[in-house]
Amino acid sequence: MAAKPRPKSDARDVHDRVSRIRDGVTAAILEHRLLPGTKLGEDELGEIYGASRTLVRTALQQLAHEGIVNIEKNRGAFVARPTPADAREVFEARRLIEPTIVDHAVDAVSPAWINRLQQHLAEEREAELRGDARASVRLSGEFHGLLAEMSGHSIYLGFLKELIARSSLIILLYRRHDTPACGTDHHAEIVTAIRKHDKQAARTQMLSHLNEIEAELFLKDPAADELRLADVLGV
Amino acid sequence: MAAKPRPKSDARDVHDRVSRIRDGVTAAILEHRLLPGTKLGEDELGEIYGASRTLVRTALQQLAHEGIVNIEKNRGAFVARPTPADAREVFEARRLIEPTIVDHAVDAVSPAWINRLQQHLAEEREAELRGDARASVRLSGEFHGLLAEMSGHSIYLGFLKELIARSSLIILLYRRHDTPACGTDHHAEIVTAIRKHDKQAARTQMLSHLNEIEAELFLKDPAADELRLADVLGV
DNA sequence: TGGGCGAAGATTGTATAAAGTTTCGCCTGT
DNA sequence: ACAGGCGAAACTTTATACAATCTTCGCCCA
Repeated sequence: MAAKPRPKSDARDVHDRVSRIRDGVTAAILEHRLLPGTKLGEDELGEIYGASRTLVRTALQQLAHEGIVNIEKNRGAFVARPTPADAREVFEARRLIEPTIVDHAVDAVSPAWINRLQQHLAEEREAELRGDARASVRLSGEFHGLLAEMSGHSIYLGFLKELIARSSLIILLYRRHDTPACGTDHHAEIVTAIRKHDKQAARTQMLSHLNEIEAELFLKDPAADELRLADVLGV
Repeated sequence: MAAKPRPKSDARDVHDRVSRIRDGVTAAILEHRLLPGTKLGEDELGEIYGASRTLVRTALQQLAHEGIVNIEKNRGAFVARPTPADAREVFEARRLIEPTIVDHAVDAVSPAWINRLQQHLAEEREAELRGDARASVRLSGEFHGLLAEMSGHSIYLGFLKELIARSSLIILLYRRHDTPACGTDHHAEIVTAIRKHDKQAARTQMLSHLNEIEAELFLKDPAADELRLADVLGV
């Protein structure tokens, strides 16, 4: 069968050029480099990634389905701007799903996984130590994704990937800047609980971690009349 | 602004022809008219819905993202064939999400909603009474979607739509035919609990309903050695 | 001077055509 | 008679061209 010995000359597109576009945009959003409302022009992205508009379009459609890109008819694609209501839904969903995920993670614990988790924690600490905010926020999200992978539950993994990407936008939009940083501690405590096979503690730690993240947010209610103006100007 | 007074001649597809294709295929799957493994050719669908392959392709990509269609490279799109492992994941996710949804449904209860639920129950009963299996299975799925709409939680609604469509395929593949039918009773009991604002009862009823559906399934374990052959032949 | 109308430019939506891959049938050789 | 390989047809994938739509800028009029 020969297993296709390099059928094309420049076929280094490991398994899809559209994946490269999608993952590239997702990473940029996770690192807070792409701001909500940013226009994602098809020609623009096509030139960046060396792809035709057809491929860019499919990538944008996938991102739209994940809720991190809005496609407006005859206007184009824009990085999503979650509303406070969206934010509350996202975090409620995370509070529901993630405790279950850590349950499964405890069941799947193994030396290899413990090792990978510890390594991730080290990366997080290092990024925060050198004040690399972009790497820090990306790694923080990836930690939750790692637990979802560890759970071995592909549906939860897909759901959570979506929720994490949205959370990144939400944190960027609504985080208050007067709060102390203590996220890494929580992650370490979760890993400790997992290592000790203590499901109850792991669930509790995860829940309080999520509650703390949400507590750091300032989700302005639609009751405030200044919101009217802010919404219009925010475009 | 004139609100576009019919700009095109055949533009009766108010906001998307791709939605028609997507919803059409989804409905066919929900009604067990499309069987797992069925090939969904682009030309074929394009002719059926009077659309070009470009639009068919976007619809198929959306369905693939929802997990009810598999797109194989250079082969085409096929109706998904969930594995027993997939089935267990789907129902675990439903057992997690749906009790929470009915919680929200109780909070959102109103005469209009009660009316709509009762009307739906009547439709279900009528379909089952006249032995219309297709309508019956479709309405049974739509009931759960209705509760998700009622919860007002758009994320849960999106997740559940996905899970319901997959469940339809799973039930088609793995349901044992030697079980009595009693699904409608459960639905009615759930509505009753919602109407009485009894969250605990509603959650319990929903959970036992889901457990019963899953109990009617025969999910052959990978332990059986005949599976090896069946997997290969099953393609 | 402010607002509204209109044309030019830019961008997206759709369709069609070219390119590459798989599959199936047929033929040849043993 | 059967296995293996060549070749054509069908399909998907990708790219490009055209059409429709929206935005923007300039001009005119009140």
